[in-house]
Amino acid sequence: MADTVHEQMLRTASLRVTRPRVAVLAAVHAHPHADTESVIGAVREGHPGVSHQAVYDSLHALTTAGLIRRIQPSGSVARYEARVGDNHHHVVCRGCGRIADVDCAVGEAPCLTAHDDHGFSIDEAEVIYWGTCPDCAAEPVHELS
Amino acid sequence: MADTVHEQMLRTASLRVTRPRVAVLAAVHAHPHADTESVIGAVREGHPGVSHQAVYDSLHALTTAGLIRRIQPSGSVARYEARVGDNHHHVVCRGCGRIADVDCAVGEAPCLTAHDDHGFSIDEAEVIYWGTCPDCAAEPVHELS
DNA sequence: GGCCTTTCTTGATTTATTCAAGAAAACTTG
DNA sequence: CAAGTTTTCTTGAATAAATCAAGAAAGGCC
Repeated sequence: MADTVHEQMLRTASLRVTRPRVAVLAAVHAHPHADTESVIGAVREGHPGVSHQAVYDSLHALTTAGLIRRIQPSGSVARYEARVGDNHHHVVCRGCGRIADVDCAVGEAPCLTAHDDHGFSIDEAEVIYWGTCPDCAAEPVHELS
Repeated sequence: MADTVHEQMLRTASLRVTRPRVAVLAAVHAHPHADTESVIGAVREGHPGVSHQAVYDSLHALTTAGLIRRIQPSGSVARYEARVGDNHHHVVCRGCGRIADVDCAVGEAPCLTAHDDHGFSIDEAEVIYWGTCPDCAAEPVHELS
């Protein structure tokens, strides 16, 4: 089984290896930036009986363990990706909501130094670039004439 | 009335001046980073009969007009602030959700240049710093013993 | 292999937000 | 300043994502 890789990741993170978790981890790897509903769909292709709650629980456990990352641009539902620990960011299309990965702008965690941190101890700088994707830029918006 | 300022802002933005809108605009000015429910509460202190839908509509109209800004950190409901057009960012406490303003890190829109923009035309870079606020850092988390 | 803990299933619930229809109010024009 | 047109507000229902809860099932350890 190709799943052995994912099982291994779970064990390494001291998480119990269960069918739903392996499937969720595989689904997030296969579909970057997928929302919960998509993950549920992908999981059920291989394992029809898995409950949505199991997926929610798995996503939460995997996120807490750092195996996946949760992102949630304004106005969107929660989405997940398997690319973690490399300080990359995201571009989000205002038109269609499409998300693409963007490597950190100036190299090594450039934004992590806030000018005045108000006494907060900061551990992460999350950057979301907002704009328009090529497709949405190409097609003129369908206005009611 | 001190509301004249806000009425003026609405007119300048070509928005109709209505009681709910003036009250919402004032509420967002008075309570930065307030969520919708708080805004509804603040509005109703002066105008008890205003419906929640009117507040939702007003917030949307004001946001579209650029008079207020909507922010929504992961896991939070929508929040609004009246400080617009100055490219400032936010620190969010992982413990209590508290939000504070942060001026742009390196000066003039430093993060606006993505390394590889995937063909997107980017118009805004939103930065959210995640960390722990002084209060939450001070009190050791209440664990179940 | 048995036991204890964690996780999954089932099903209901909450909460933020949106949708819809008619009434009311705001700007415009004569 | 009064009538008309359009927008916005009120009322009330609906939707969608996520969470809560109780018992059943499965995982890992001895």
